[in-house]
Amino acid sequence: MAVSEKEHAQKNIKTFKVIQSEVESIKRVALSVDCVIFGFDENKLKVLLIRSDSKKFKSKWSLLGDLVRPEEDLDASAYRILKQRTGLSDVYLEQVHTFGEVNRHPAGRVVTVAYCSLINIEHYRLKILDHELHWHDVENIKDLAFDHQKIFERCYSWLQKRVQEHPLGLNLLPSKFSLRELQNLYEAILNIKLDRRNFRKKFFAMDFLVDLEEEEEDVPHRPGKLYKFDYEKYEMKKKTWSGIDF
Amino acid sequence: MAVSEKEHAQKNIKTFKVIQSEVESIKRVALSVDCVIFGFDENKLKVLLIRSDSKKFKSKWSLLGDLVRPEEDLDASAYRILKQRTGLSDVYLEQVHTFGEVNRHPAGRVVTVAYCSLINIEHYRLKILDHELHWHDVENIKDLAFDHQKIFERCYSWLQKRVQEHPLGLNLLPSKFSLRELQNLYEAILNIKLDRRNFRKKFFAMDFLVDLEEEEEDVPHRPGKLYKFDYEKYEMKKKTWSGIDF
DNA sequence: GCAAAAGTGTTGGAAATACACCCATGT
DNA sequence: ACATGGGTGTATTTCCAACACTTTTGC
Repeated sequence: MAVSEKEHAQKNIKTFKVIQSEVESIKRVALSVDCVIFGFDENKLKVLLIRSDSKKFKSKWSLLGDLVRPEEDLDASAYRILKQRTGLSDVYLEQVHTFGEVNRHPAGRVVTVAYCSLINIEHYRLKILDHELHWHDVENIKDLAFDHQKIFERCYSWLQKRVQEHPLGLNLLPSKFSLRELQNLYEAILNIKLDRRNFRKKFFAMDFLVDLEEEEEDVPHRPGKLYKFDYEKYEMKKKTWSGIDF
Repeated sequence: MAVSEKEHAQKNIKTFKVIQSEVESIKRVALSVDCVIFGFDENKLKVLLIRSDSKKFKSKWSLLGDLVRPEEDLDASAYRILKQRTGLSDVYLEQVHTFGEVNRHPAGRVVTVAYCSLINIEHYRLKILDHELHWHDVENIKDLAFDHQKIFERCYSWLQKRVQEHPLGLNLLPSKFSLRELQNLYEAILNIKLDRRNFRKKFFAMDFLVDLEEEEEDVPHRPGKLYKFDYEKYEMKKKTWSGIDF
């Protein structure tokens, strides 16, 4: 037994007891969640920011975050923050990355877990906007508080990559949408132009869009058909990977 | 001013001061890093595990982890753990996911950040294996301690996906390798069979392999040519994404 | 000379791209 | 009638998958 303990010590392998006492003692850090909340409106991809009130970062914008409570699951924290800010609870939310540099936050050692959420502004409009909270075009995001610029950029890249393999983007649209809106969304997220015929071909070939037999209204031109996304069918057919492609 | 504070309170938006006091007070958690260390040997993908010493999880295997120190960057923790266990410091290491359920660990509330590392066993052989540490075939990993099974599975999936878009896998091979070894590696990671001619075609077309003008030795058949990977050329040409592909 | 793996090309089908005209609606 | 975006098809090219025989080495 003593031998075992000694061996452990030599190799820096801690016994359960040692870990337990460390957990209970001083080796703790504050943990926060920061949410990068994307929305889509006026054919632009937007992100929801709040004005920071810290002295040093006065007048800078920051992400929506809060400390994780000691008795709260990490994912639950993210949902709580989102709910507090937007009133929405049935949203797309995914963990992206954890940022843990010692000096990343001026309030002390705070490790933060970044989550992305995609909300569709149709729902969000139901809520009242706080005057300290604003949607910003992702194109013009710069000089955020703390290390939030870095966090934002990582989440944005994550989103760009993700929407190409997974139809997440649809969480940003109203439940009924036209193909033009869908294409505008992809063009806004990826910041590229797409060929309209090929775009349609691609989506119809995927066969996840349901024709609602309805049309746009109040548009000053020929109205487009409206569709919804068939999540069930998507889950069934979901692509299984194979193929090397650097 | 009082109004502003009140508004904040109403909306659960905390002032910097409030956050600072929370960071310094009780709202802290223990934070750990767990490393999922992959290796490749005998044409099998392996993962390095240690025998857990906790009473409840006696005789189960677990990942290599430790608490993050209060004055240590998160990434630095992962490198430290790896160094302690394997003696290696120049390895591939990437953060994968953070696990933060309240009851995930019996020693108390411990949030853990999972890192994947890929080490090539040619280097690792230089170090002495601790008798509590072993390489396990990824095929037979089951019933790990705590929630380590879940962490492992997530990292394994991550690896499978990642090697298809990024030539990480090469970190698992010796610096000189034959195409057969490379193919075996991909087959082991992805758990599929690949066509030899198409595999070669693909890699040669990528043009990241440098022909060393050397051959295998001591093989009981026709020796294969040896190659190394040209990381610089890869960095130059690295693919920029575009295209929707669910 | 035999076993074992190395090395090598072609072909057919599928998917991606590029591209231009008519249609329905509101004003 | 005109301005605006909706809707559609085809030809070309590129990429991927399938597939079998000859070569080199060690024994």
